[in-house]
Amino acid sequence: MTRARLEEPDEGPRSKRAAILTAAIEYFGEAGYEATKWSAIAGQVGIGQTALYHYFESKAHCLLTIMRLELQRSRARFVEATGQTSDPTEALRAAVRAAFAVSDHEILQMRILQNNISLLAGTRTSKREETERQAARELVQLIERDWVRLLTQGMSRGEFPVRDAHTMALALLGMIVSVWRWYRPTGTTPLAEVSELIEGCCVRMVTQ
Amino acid sequence: MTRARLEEPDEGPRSKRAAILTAAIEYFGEAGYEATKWSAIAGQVGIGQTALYHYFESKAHCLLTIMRLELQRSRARFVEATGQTSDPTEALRAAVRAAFAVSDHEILQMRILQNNISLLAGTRTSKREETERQAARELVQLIERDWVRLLTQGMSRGEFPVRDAHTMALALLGMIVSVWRWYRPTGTTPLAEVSELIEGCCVRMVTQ
DNA sequence: AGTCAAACTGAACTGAACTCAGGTTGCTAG
DNA sequence: CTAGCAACCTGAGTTCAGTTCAGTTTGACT
Repeated sequence: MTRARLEEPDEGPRSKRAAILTAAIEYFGEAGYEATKWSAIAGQVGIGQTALYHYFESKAHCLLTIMRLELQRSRARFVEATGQTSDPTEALRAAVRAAFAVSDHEILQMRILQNNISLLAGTRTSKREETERQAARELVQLIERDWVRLLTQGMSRGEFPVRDAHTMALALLGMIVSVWRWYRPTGTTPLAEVSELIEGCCVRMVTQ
Repeated sequence: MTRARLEEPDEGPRSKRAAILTAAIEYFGEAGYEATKWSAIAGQVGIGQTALYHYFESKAHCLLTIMRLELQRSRARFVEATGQTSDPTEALRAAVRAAFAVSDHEILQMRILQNNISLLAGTRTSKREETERQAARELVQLIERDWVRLLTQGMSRGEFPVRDAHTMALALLGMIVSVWRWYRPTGTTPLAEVSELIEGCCVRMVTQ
């Protein structure tokens, strides 16, 4: 498996790529990918519909890019947060806290990621889409491995009872990311509260 | 809030409605909703594409019907499983076991439900679609309330430490249903094993 | 045998994603 | 300064899956 080293294309000074991504995150996140018209994003950015194809091969290519960027960001945060300590329980707590230390814009990206994650399953017909898809899939696998390693270390040190680390990791991840399906910044429960509650759940799940 | 009493339409002896639903579950579940062509389902059933519109107003209407049926089924199983006992911990265990006591075909339906749950958010423009959507949304809320009640009872009896029951319920549900995103009957981990592991996780999360 | 609703069909329509064949803009090298 | 050229953009046209239309067939029941 070769590591896909995707660097962001060099952006000229006139480039609207960042503006398109921002608008797309807004629309895809609020209204949903299928429900938003590609042309609406062009309108928001202030360019014609066809100009979008200068930056992205397709609507799906834009979506996959957003998803890949979010996966990169959230993996980086995980690595950064868990690298601070060698105590497995503390690392677990730090990982959960890192998962919920996000801006409103990043919440939208997590939501987009969750709502369209099944897109990563099937092969894409166009080249650049497929590249993004594979990069995203690899990141998903890396993130899963990161969590498995976290659990395995805790188990081998005797801090966590020994269980199927892989299934446990998927269960933890599943619980954490499921929050983005229902959480809204405008809702009644503040995110800090959700974060604390989930942190406790994760710890009890794993350590008892 | 009026309870939507959706009865299935009386099916004549020549009706292909059931066959269409079966084929749609197969296709939507295996390939994904967006990736399957509506006409492919007509082909599978052995009718012309336009005949589909005798049974469903649209492709989305068919999807929403599948989702609503699955929500009805899984709620009925929950109610049946948790009604057997008055011990909260045992009820919790029974609920988790019921969630994983499913056939291969029901696994597909759960997957379809999870992958397209965001469809329940926005209003639909056509009448029958909107009816199905609202029925499905109500079922989701009922299921959430069922779980909240389960937790609240355990807390008030002193079996579960008192925490935010609503957020806890969403966390439990999120963990359970997240399994259908990755589980495949052909995979290495048997479902019974997953079920046991998740059951333990839920109990530790809630009771400690 | 005639009636009626359920079940179905081929041809035409719609709209959003996308392609094509160029046109404009502004930086850079000479 | 201006010529070249790559980045950036556009209006007109194409495609294709989903859908509508205007009927036709089927078979249960008087």
